[in-house]
Formats: sequence, structure tokens, C-alpha cells
Amino acid sequence: MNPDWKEDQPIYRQLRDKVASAILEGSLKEGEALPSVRNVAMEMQINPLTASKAYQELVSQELVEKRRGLGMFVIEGARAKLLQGERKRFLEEEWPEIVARIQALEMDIDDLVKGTGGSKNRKKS
Amino acid sequence: MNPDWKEDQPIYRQLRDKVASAILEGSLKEGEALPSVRNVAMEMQINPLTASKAYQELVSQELVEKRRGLGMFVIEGARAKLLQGERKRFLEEEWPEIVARIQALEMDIDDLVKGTGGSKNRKKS
Amino acid sequence: MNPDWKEDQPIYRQLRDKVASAILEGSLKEGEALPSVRNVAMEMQINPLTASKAYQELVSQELVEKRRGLGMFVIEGARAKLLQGERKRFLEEEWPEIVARIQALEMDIDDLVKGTGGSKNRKKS
Amino acid sequence: MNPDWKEDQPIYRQLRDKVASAILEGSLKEGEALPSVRNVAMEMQINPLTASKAYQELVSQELVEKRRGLGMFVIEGARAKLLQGERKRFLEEEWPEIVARIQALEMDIDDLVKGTGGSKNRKKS
DNA sequence: GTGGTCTAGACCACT
DNA sequence: GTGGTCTAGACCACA
Repeated sequence: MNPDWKEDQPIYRQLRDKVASAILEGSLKEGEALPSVRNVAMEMQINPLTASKAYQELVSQELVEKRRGLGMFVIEGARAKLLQGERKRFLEEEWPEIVARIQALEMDIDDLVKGTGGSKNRKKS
Repeated sequence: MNPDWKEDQPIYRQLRDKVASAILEGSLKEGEALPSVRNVAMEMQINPLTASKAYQELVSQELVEKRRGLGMFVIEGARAKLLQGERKRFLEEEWPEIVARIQALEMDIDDLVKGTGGSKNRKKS
Repeated sequence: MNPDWKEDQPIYRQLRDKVASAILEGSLKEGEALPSVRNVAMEMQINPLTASKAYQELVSQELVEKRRGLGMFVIEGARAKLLQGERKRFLEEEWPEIVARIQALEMDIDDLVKGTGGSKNRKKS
Repeated sequence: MNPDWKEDQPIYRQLRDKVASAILEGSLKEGEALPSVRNVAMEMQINPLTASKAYQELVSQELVEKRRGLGMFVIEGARAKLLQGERKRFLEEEWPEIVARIQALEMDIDDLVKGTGGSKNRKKS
């Protein structure tokens, strides 16, 4: 549990995204407690303050709530919220850029998708 | 011309990419002069030093050359070079991440591609 | 009975103030027993220790007394005591701040009072 | 410039409110630069990080914007935004509590207002 | 010059 | 036990 942090992103943001991914995947379920700031800091070999900053962001995104003296908990409905918000962002901001980029590089989307593993996200069929 | 700069990238890099895109698209042709540092800085509402830094990066990428007393010019062969390098990077680094992201969001690549528009951007057809 | 606790005040203090208000309003009469720590903790969805701390504060304010084996009771004269102390604090500390705030927001006190409702809450009239 | 900080509020929040008040009063005008993090930290005798935290909150409230490498600036329209938001909060949250408190203390609002200095916020007339 | 990030360590209030 | 706040000091990227 010492995820070599990337250089181009602050650690607290990477940790935040890690937690968000865990919620999305379901490995962190709604209502469940996040690992304590101190614990996660120990595991990840970072300063508690840095870990705390990651958690704060999750609170302000309303994915996580603080229960005083008890810890941080995944909010009910967090997963749906994440899914919805990220999809929106992807469709409106990221996807158009991706398409533009593919066109600029004069590549063919269909070829890319075929090469990826076929339709409906299955790896093999 | 005040392209709201993104927060997660330094301005000079965004400007550099903007110029590279222009070369790729063909709106900046090989042999052609780049707008002067001063002009671009004015238009983009940025510090001339920032614009200069972007141009320097293009020089060190060997996409642009400085002709003393005349300005900066797109190198012959810049477009092909860009196309080759960027395609590689896209296929090896960006595309896999995009696919992973789409799967995490439980979306269907085929649907995305279909929704993107009937004009299939194939190089040849 | 899950009164969304405010973030800027510890729960035990909010509970203490809640009880004090009840005494002031008369819904908790002098000589009457407070609900047991355990009960109030259940109702309010808080830790019994937190409820206990609130009650302890009321004891040290001499608004409530503990009768061993029986529970906590509102002291005779508690209401008058509260009324006197709180009025003083309100006039000296709170009211000036309120007036300053209204002025800072460029609002008119008279309008506020008028809008508050026709039922003028005078003691005598 | 060593404002004895209150005990019951974190310093960074008090500093944030101080700046917000300055915007409201007009002593910090829209478009103007805030004093740098380092400067304000020196003046206020606090840690730069604490000052930074205060500024961050102002950014997330969209009262202040960061211009990279230049500093923090009051957003155009910040004052109106503050005025509107704070008025709303006051009317919906604070005022009802104040009225309830006055009634609980069996005092008369009109008397309070009269004692304060008359109508329309004038101190003397 | 600007703000941002991170660390190590202390202290506190709340539950 | 939990998270929050603050400090002192270092280093970095950006303009």
C-alpha cells in the first residue's frame, strides 16, 4: 500500500480520486466508514494533514460526511451522484476533446474501438 | 481571444499545445511565421514572458525555429513529426486510459461513437 | 427527533441550550425530571456520553440537580435565573452584534420588525 | 494590525470573514488585489498556511479569484453577491432565531429598536 | 514576486 | 478513538 504517487498531481488529489474510484467500484460502500485519516496516512506513507485535505475535498463534494468524533462516512447515494456527475463531465467536456484529437491525428475511431476489444466493453467474446 | 485557461495546466503549456494544434490542423503552415510574442501575449491577455516560454518549448521540440531579427517560423516537416509523435503517445498512453474511464463509468463505447455524428472521419473511404 | 446538529457548535452544547430553552419556554417545569441520559441519547441519536456532558453543564450552571438514583431535576428558580442571565448577555453581547450586522447588510431594522408579524410580543400592553 | 483572534473560531475563518467584511464595506474594491498571503501572514502574525486557508475559502465562495503568479483578486460582482447571499441567510436563518430568542426572554423588540438609535439605521437624527 | 504542496510535530475538542 | 487547527520551515511551479 505505497502507491507511487504521480508527479503531475498533488498527492491529496490523487488520494481523493482513489477514494472516489473505490466508491464507484463498490469496494467502499455507502454508509461505510473511510479509513481514519491517521491510518490512511500511515499506510500511504504521507502526512496526516495531506490525507485530511483529500478527505476535506470529498466532504465538499458531498460524497462523504463527517460524523464528529466518529470519522468520515460515505454518504447514502454517493455512488449514483459520482456516476451521474462524472458521466456528465465526460460527455460534455472530455469526449468532444477526444474526438477532436482523434480527428486532428487523422485516425479512425472505429478502428480504435475495434482494436480495443469489441463492443459492449467486453474484453473477449 | 481570451481562452479561459484551464487550472490544471500551466498557461505556457496550454499555449504551446494550442500552436501545435494549429500546425496539425494546417491553420499554421510550415514555413509560416508565428505571431510575435508581443502580439500573442496581448491577444491572449498573458505575460509576454509566458508566451515566450511556450515558444521556447516549441523550439526545443524542433517544431519551430527562431530566425534572428525575423521571428519564429514553423519548421519544414513539423506537421509530419507532430502527427507521428502524437499518434504514438495517444495510442500508448491516452487511449487505454480513455477506455478504462468509459468502463468505470459503465458506458458503452459503441454508443458514444455512434452518437458522435454520422460523418465518419476516415482518412480514406 | 433527529435535530440536524449545527456544525459550528459541539453537540453537547446544543443539547444543553435545547434544555435551557425548554425551561425558558416552560415545557420543562421547575421540579420536573429531565428525560434520562439514555433516553435522550436514543431519541437524539447521539452518544450517551455526549448527552451526559450536556446535563453536567446544566448542573454546573445550577439549573439542574442530580438526585441520586432518581435522575436529573430542574431546580426551583431555574427559570428566573435563566431569564435574568440570558437577558443580560443578550443586551450586552448579542444585540449590538445583531444591529451591526443589519447595518452592514444595509437593511432597515424597522422593516424587519414590521415584517416579523403583527403579534407584538410585549410583556404588558 | 494584530487583531486579537477570538478563541471560539479558527483563525482562518476569522480572517476570511475580515476580508469579506472589507469587501462589503468597500475598503477592498472589486478587481483589486488582496494583500499577498505572505504579507497578510506577517501583519497578522500568523502562519502563511493559515492565511492561505482563509483565501482558499474565499476562492471557493467565488468572491475572489486566483491569477496565477500574480495573486488573489476580488471578483467583479463580489460585493453584490456577498450582500445578496448574506441577506438571504440572515432573513431565513438568523432573524427567526433572534425573534424567537427575544420572545423566549420576554422582551419587546420595539423597545430594543428604539433603544438602539431609531429607525433607518441613523445613529443620530 | 505570487500561491501551492508537503512534512513533522504539537495541541485541542468532540464522541 | 476521531478530525481540526496551527506552526515553522522547506521546496516548487508559475508569471
